[in-house]
Amino acid sequence: MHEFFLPVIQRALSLASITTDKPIQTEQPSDKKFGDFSTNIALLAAKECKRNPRELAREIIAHLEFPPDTISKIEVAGAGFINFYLTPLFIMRSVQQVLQEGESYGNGCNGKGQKAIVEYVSANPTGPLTIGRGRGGVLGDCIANLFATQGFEVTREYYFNDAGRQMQILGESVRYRYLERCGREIEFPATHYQGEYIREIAESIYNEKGSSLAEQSEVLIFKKSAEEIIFSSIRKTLERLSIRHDSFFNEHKLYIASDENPSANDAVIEALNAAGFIGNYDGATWFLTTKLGQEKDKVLIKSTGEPSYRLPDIAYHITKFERNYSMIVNVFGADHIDEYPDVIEALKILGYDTQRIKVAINQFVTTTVDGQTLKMSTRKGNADLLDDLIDDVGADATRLFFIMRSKDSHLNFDVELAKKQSKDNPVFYLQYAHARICSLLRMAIQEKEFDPASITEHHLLQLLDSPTELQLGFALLDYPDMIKTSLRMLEPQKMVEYLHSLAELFHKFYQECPILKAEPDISKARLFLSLATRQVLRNGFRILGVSAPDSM
RNA sequence: GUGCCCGUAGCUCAAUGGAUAGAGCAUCAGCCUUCUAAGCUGAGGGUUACUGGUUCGAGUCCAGUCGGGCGCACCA
Repeated sequence: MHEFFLPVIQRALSLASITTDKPIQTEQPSDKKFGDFSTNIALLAAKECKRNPRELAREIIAHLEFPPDTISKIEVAGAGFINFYLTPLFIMRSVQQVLQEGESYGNGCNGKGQKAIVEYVSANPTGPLTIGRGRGGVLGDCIANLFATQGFEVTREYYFNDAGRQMQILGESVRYRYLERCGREIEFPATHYQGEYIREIAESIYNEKGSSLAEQSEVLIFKKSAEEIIFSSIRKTLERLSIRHDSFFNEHKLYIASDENPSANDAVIEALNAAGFIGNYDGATWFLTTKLGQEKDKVLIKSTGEPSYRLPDIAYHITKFERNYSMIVNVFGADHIDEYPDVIEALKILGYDTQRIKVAINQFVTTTVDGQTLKMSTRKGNADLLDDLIDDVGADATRLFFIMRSKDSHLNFDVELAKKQSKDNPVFYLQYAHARICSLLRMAIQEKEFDPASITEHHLLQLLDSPTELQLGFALLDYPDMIKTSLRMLEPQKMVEYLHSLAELFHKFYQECPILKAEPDISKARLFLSLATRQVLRNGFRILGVSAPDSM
């Protein structure tokens, strides 16, 4: 709808010779008595023009030219707001539009011809996925879906490292448990992975090889099988939540040099050195971030000769630029908050357009059962597994709960609520609206010979004019703006909230307006309105990755 | 100590710098001989942690104070 008003207001401003560098904003007033849409442009422009805002607003109104039958009233209100009221005809014509566009309703073309990369999950294969990772995974998946609706060619990437020290410790952990399984006396180090899954991996190796590896002091074989087993378990968990990736980027690539070219890591060092940001002291190679006003320099190459995680991270991001992505989105948890500023700084120094990079950081998750907060303990590997949560509440609830709060807020995952089958549980509330419409349509098709595909009858929608019907119709035409807002803010939570209010409006409509029992033309019109509502619910569910059940 | 996030109804959370701060749960009062009551309608409930500032206008922006979370490795 914003696109509907924008050009008209722009034209009016220029006709009235009003110049302002403020962007034209439209919004939906909180109260319907202020219209369906309003703009504050007169308030914003008044200062620059040194004019009275209300007077300015009247002048703008005089130059507004809308297509016929779209706007029923325009008024100046308050300090200088311009409020617009849509005609019922306009609203219901837009509902016809929903039916015509179907699955593609809400899609845009701002991203056409552009590539976007969204990186999420990116857990190293050191253990099963935790609940915290799940939140980021679902967030990333939804953001990727949002980009796709705007025509971006989206790559969903998983970045991992199977070579570092943590993996070494993983291999050793498995070896210890294996030796234990073989009956050897061992002392399991406190620094190593305590999780039960380590025993399971050791067990499966033992089952396959017996004690033949007991004299093997090389951990490689233990590491390899651990990685394999863990990675497949991670992928299985992600699959349960319909979280997909189409690219797995192994950090190892960044270490490989060819005859002609240095490794990506070395290339970064060279380039930063040429820019004067590399220093060598204490036996290590440093990124001189103190030159940028930071308190400490950051190690890029440790005194052992191995790169620290920062170096490959920079090199990795360069590949994203080299792969020509115009939008680069990284999703990660609050514990990595300090990670990206250095990467951004380095990229800036190397001349990359860091404006293309967006970082979505999600805060932590705590789970509560019966009002009791469960303490998470990753080290012990208990009570924090994503798989257990999915077992408990199901995939739909898991996904929706992860994104129904703003990513900046700590998430309180109420396990009892997620299992409840009533309106308290937002998952059921949303899905119930969809199922209700399906049931209605089934009945209409069977008993009233209603034809959902009868496009020639869509104009019947224009018969509807009650406040409830118009409100529902109005909510439907708001959907495309909702997608854009969610995307701009990298915040699927907006979409959840919108769908919740849409479901609410539908339930109200269902309650107030007889559908099958109304006289034939009205009945059809209401069925079309229901059909359009179902379409928007479905489209929204698809972005959120929540299923749309036909019956419940 | 320091960087980031948060502090809004009893609870869980909303509110692109806009108009009288909104939902849900919980509490109370209503609505099923009628298309799914897994639903709907209504009521009560607030010094937006605190103090200043910027602005025509601040829950939102800035400074400070107090509380909570997460980081602050030659781990990733």
